[in-house]
Amino acid sequence: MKAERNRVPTHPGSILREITFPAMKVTISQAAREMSVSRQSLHKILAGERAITPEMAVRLGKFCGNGPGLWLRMQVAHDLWSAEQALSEEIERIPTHQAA
Amino acid sequence: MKAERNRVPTHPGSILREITFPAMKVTISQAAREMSVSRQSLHKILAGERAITPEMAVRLGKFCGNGPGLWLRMQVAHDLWSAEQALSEEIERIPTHQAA
DNA sequence: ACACATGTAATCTTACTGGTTACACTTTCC
DNA sequence: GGAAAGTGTAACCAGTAAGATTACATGTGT
Repeated sequence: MKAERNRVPTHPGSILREITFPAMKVTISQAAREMSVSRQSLHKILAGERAITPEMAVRLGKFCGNGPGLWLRMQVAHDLWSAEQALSEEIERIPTHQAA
Repeated sequence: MKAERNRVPTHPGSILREITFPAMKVTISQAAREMSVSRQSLHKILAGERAITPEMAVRLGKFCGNGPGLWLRMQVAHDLWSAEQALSEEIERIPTHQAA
């Protein structure tokens, strides 16, 4: 992660915590066990303190039954927003080239 | 990256090397200078030895004039494919839950 | 009381990005 | 021929991040 500077109100983990897991009627501990990850790792994702890696997205996708793409796209959208904020001044100095 | 085990024929960097940069008529050194990254860093991306991070995608997006989304989506697709290969056996043991 | 879930913290390992420096090779231009 | 620039590699270092483990405090339900 990083993004301690500019917090976005909703991260992918909040969807898991507030919508997906309750709808599936599973606890965090149970989900962590069945996905073969530590409870603390999953906790940090739900708390928005850790990014969803491609490997974690694969696990979540299988566990939730919707495939890894959704979770990874949400994470990437967040990462991109974060990077654009952090580099907003620097990209102004990068010239844009046109294809010949 | 990682993905030294299962190499995918085309990585995002090969598009940059073989299509984008030639069409823009820029050298690798020139591109690196104008994007304020080291030539070696850019080289590793073009060689498929390093992933395109969100920050690098922002730089490439400004430099190439097409925005960061394209490069990041290509990278994520590659990362996801790689993760699914690496975890293919493990995800079989993860049960899929249905929403109640 | 007991078992379980949860939040949180500290520590350690592992891995990857990115910069820097350095070297060898090729191409191009004067 | 020689200088300059681009290129491919490699080694090294610093910073950052994920993930596991261990531990402790706190709830909650049986």
